[in-house]
Amino acid sequence: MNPKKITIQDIADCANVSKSTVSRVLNNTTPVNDKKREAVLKAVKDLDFEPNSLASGLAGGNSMIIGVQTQKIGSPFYDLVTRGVIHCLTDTRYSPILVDGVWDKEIELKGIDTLLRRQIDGLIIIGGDIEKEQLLHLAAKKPLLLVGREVEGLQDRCLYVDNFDIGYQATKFLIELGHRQIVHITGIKSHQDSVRRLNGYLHALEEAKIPYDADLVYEGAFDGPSGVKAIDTVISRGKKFTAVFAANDMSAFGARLALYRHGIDVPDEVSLIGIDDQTEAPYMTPPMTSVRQPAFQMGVAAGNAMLDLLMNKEFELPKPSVQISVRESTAKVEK
Amino acid sequence: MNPKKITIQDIADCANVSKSTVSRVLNNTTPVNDKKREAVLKAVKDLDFEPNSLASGLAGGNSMIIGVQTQKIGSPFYDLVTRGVIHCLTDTRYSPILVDGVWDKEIELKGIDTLLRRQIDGLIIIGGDIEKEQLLHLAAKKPLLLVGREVEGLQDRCLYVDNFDIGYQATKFLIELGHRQIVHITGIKSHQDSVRRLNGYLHALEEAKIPYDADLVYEGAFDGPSGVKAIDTVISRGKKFTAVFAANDMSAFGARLALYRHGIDVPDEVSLIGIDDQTEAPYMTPPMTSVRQPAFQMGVAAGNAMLDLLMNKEFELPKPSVQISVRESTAKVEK
DNA sequence: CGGCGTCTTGAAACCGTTTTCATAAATATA
DNA sequence: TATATTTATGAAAACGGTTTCAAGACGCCG
Repeated sequence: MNPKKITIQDIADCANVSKSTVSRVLNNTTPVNDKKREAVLKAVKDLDFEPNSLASGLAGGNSMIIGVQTQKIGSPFYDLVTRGVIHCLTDTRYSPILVDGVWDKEIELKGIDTLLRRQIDGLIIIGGDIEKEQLLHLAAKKPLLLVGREVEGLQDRCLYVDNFDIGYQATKFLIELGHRQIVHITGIKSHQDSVRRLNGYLHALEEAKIPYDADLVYEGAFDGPSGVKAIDTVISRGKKFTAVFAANDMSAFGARLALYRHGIDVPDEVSLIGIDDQTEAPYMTPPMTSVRQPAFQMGVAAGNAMLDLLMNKEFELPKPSVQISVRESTAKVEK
Repeated sequence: MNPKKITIQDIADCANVSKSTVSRVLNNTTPVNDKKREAVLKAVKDLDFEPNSLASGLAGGNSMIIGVQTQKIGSPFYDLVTRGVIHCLTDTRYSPILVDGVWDKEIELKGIDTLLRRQIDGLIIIGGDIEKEQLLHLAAKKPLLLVGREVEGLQDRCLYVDNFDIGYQATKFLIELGHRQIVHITGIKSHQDSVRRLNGYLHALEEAKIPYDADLVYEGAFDGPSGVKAIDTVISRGKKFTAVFAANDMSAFGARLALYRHGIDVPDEVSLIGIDDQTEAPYMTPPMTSVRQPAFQMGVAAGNAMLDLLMNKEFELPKPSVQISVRESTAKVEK
């Protein structure tokens, strides 16, 4: 299976120079006589030489690998960020290694360990539950960037959207359309994000002097089935409502289906807004209004920031702004 | 940033044994005196030692990395396969490195090169356009698995669904519901898959003695906008049709939206079937019928097969079966 | 023409492991 | 009890690069 590996030594022999010179030519680290340089280059071509990254990583001290930890592979938002990172790293000399933390502190730490063993040059953690102290400790030994988290003491390393604001804006948007009975389907309550979005919702209600009704809030799980269940439950509670704000698009899709089942028209009877602005949102019937998070761009930004960080360049993480993609699932409330 | 790396030598010193013994303890490769073993283990704990994978990869000859090449990160099917692979590798000693080939022969080869440089122990290529000869050549030097491709000479290394059959089954399903004017929105025509699905469609028509009408076929691009355009186009051609078979769910979603815009009821006036059975399909209104490809499971299967392959165990790739998730976007044709 | 700084180059040390090899100790065999 | 095996262990040689170091070649100046 392995015919025989060509090493830098073979090139050296073939080009009648020393290993050192070959290395120098390959990395452009020191000027080399043109004739020798070309001899080396020719030998590289002729022998079809591929440098061994493990060896150069070991010798040079940098693996050219960036560790990326995501959560529950398959979640629209986190996947999209991850894709952004990977996309950004393509065409650089760095490669990403992915680990999934599945929102479980212990597994996350194990994953980080794996990455550290692999001598990653930098680490991008997307979401997750790892404690502040551990992150600080980690940041002390590896270039670290956090996406979708806000950690005290690491502000300049955090790239996140203001989830409170997302919840607030979405709710306010509905209120301004005249809605006052607004169902909120929350995310998984152990996630910071869910709580912040809920708080944003509460704040918007308060600001509009709309009394809070616990029966209108349902604890979902960021997925379709919980969206369905949410609507079924609220209806079975005998509650009237004219709008639904779901903590992400998947649960909004679930809600959409449940409303359809109950023969409730969207948006004539009930308005519906989600979060994420997934690719599919514009293709719902009617096209669904959603709060857009620039997830992919955030991934790219994190990737670029990491590259800068690794080159000791100044960098600044953008503060992504939240926009509502207004479509046809939301409408003014009928009087 | 790097206080001081603990190496195997430090452990050896601390435990009063040689490096060799430490290595042996760590890898359980040779029996070691219990006392020494424990001394080593204690030292590892005390000093918080993390072995350097680059070094062990170099010395031991296996990097414990599996290269995964996917195409156009963000495509539902390919992403899902990739996720399956990654999921399967979690909790093994292997880590995945991802590269995106973006369906471009040259970029794909460059990506493979990167992976080879990194001394991957195995390679899983999902989709892509790399020529048969190159793949054979590749398979000769690295354990190789192909997902979503069928390559002569590497049959036992290929995991794919029969795309002809998918096209055939989907079309036949519609025909059996009584449809005879069936629009087909194809995928990107340079992809093998698209052509096979189209051929399956043609075959089903032929079998049912339905004359082929080129005006009912629209070349799409596996995405939402092309689905919309397809319907608009066919309608503008003045064509009557009672069913639409889209080459994937995203284009089916586009078609769904276009039908909605044109005030055409699904499924009363037009039936709609897609391929992929994306997470979102059951939440369309009405829930969409789709041909299910077990993409995630295929990824897992590929991962497992790779693990077997690496341990020189026998393995067999499943021949994934195609099922139609029948929902409410398809109905018997009205007489 | 001798001395000095610069530039190019090869030899050798190093990166942190694994693995081979030889040796010393322990056990089994005769 | 002497000899043949087996076992545990350390020293040293890989693995395939990068980087330090010193030396040789070269040009420049006085």
